[in-house]
Amino acid sequence: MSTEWQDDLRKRGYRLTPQRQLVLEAVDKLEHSTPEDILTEVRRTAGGVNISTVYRTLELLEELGLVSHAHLGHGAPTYHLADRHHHMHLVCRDCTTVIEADVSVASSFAEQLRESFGFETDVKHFAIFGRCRECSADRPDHTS
Amino acid sequence: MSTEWQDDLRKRGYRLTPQRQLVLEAVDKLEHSTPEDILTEVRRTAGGVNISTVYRTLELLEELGLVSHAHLGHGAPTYHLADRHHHMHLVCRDCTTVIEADVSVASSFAEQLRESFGFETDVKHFAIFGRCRECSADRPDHTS
DNA sequence: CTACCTGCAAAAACTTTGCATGGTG
DNA sequence: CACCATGCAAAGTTTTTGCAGGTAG
Repeated sequence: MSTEWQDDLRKRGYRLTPQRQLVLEAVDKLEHSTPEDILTEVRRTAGGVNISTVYRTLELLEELGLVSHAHLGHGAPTYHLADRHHHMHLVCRDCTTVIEADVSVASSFAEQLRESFGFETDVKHFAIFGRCRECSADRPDHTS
Repeated sequence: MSTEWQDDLRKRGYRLTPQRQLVLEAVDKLEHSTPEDILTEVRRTAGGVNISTVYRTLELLEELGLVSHAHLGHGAPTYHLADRHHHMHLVCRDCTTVIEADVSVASSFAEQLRESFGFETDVKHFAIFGRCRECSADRPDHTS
């Protein structure tokens, strides 16, 4: 059987390869994975796959609208399926924990930015930085 | 004369060097500057300064609470004086314009995150991603 | 003078690119 | 069987680190 995205891929003149299927499966399975993470997962099935193929494939899958990436910190971006993953990320600066929050908690914030600046917010692309409950309790003052 | 930060520096066992003064002055003057920008500015006065000194100095000045950095996009972080710069950044994904907005527009959002997750938000550290008024008008649909 | 700081060079982390081979359609 | 995609190697970008000499206090 042919899935919708595979048809779409071919319709646009791209080819369906094992590498592209494996990268998509890895993104699906891992969630919040870096290119390096994805490579490691893909290699469990196909040992010879190269990191450059992962980068090229992620770019392609993003262009097709199948995956998206987010920036959760200073390091590599993380990739996820585009149609799942409707949440924003709260990243703790101390313990680097990532809390996933439904985007609905930002809806009135986004509405405010729309009114004030005409700005259409995508709250998922960059993480929201701060301190989680535990770290706030541990060290109440931020500059201690 | 000795400023407060210079005393604080010495009090903690660090030394006051020309490089450290120049980096701080450059951060003050430039605003939203990358390490590379800062190096260029510093070298106008002191030609021999090395990029590694800039990185080390920025880290130190941040530890002292004099400067902070923010992530405005996928590239290098930008540095600014910690006690100025009380605004968040709205970055347009299409034209890469940066709108500066007072943090007060996020206060009820931050309050919501505090109630729901016990999360203390620093809305300045990562930019808010989206599309500015002009780019939203140009291409109403986001995936066109 | 002594320990911290700097410049330099090398390395590390992350990403992109050129090219010849290989596999999809 | 034409052409796209891949693997490999090399290079580009940004940041970090080791070390020997220099300088602040």
